[in-house]
Amino acid sequence: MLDEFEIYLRAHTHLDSADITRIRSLAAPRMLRRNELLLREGEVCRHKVFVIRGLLRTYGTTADGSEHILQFSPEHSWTLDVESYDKQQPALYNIAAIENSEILLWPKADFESLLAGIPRLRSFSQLLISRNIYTSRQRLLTALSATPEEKYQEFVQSFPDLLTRLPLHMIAAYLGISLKTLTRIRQAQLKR
Amino acid sequence: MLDEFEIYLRAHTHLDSADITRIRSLAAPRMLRRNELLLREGEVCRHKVFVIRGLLRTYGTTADGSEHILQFSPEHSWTLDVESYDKQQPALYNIAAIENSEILLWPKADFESLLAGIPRLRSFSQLLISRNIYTSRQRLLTALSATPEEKYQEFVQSFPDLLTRLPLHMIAAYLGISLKTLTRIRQAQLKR
DNA sequence: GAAAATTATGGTCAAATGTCCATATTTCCC
DNA sequence: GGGAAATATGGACATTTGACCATAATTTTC
Repeated sequence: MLDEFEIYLRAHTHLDSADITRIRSLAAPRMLRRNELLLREGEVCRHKVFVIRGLLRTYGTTADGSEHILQFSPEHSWTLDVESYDKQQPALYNIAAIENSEILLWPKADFESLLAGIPRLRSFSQLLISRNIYTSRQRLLTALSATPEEKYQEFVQSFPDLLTRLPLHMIAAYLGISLKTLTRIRQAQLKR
Repeated sequence: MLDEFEIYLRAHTHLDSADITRIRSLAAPRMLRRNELLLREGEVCRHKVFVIRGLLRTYGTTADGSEHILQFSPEHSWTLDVESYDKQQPALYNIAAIENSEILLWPKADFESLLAGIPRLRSFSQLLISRNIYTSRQRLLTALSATPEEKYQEFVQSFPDLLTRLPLHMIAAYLGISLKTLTRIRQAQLKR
């Protein structure tokens, strides 16, 4: 019987059953409790991570202690600190669970051998990387050019499902605006 | 005799002379005048571009006509609209020369055949992509978290050489702050 | 179920930022 | 070289935004 990850791979790639089984077999499942850290700034990111269920966030902290969210990783998405993972050096960012989550972990060496041995996994991987680059560009442009209200609108459009799962202060931390500004926007929109 | 591009490849890769010559031979040189557009929003990005001399910028325009700069590309850097290039679809961004510039252009098909035939070019290419991802992340975090003054400081640190080559309004458009705010910051720093 | 923690919202005020305008200076280009 | 364009700066003002505080409502946790 196929587990949820295997169904995901089937739906999004052209990998055959043998490869899917092989990929799955090298992953270690793990549960994360709400607020539990998966990766702490300064640690080395040693695994590739797939989120089966739940919701994670990747965030950086600034000198004054405030947190800024680079990415949300809901079920059926991948996450890691790329730079730390690639170079096996201390991470600049934290990854933590927002909800109780269920994840799969591949040690870097194992995942690399999978990539080396399975061309279709390699191209799928590159597809994900490309998408990431495109959306990052778009997000940067938004961060540079949009008003807080426009940023919020774009977020609502892009992630309608996350709206109800996230506390507002995290949305604010993702958009780069203050919680106050965000509640003001929402209030103003209610009155229309 | 080696031209400037060949010297660059020699210095930054382990490619041998034959490969370097082959890569170079497929590129078309082109001059760009100050303010000339290399790629206009809506066009398809058909080439990979290396900047031999001069300075380009990649920017997006918003509904109100304002410009926001995603990237500066000085001599010895590469540029293109990734998404448009990859998928051969209309570009979301513009690329234009800030200074009179000298560039090399590879048609996409040619560059792909080079990548397919030269493993070391492939890994060099991936190295550049990785770096791009790392700096983009960092830039996003800065855009989300830093004050205008901190953004400016970071820019000065990162690109001291560009400071004197760019008009202030472009630095402002890169940092996502108004020209007014930027001049204020500079005045405040002069008085210290 | 109850205490504790988290979350959403609001008020007040000060500071930061942007827009619009004018002007002096510098640079560009024919 | 000279006219035109681009650039840097400043003033005035309105608006936005954030910081700090309090409070009510909701959710979590044991």
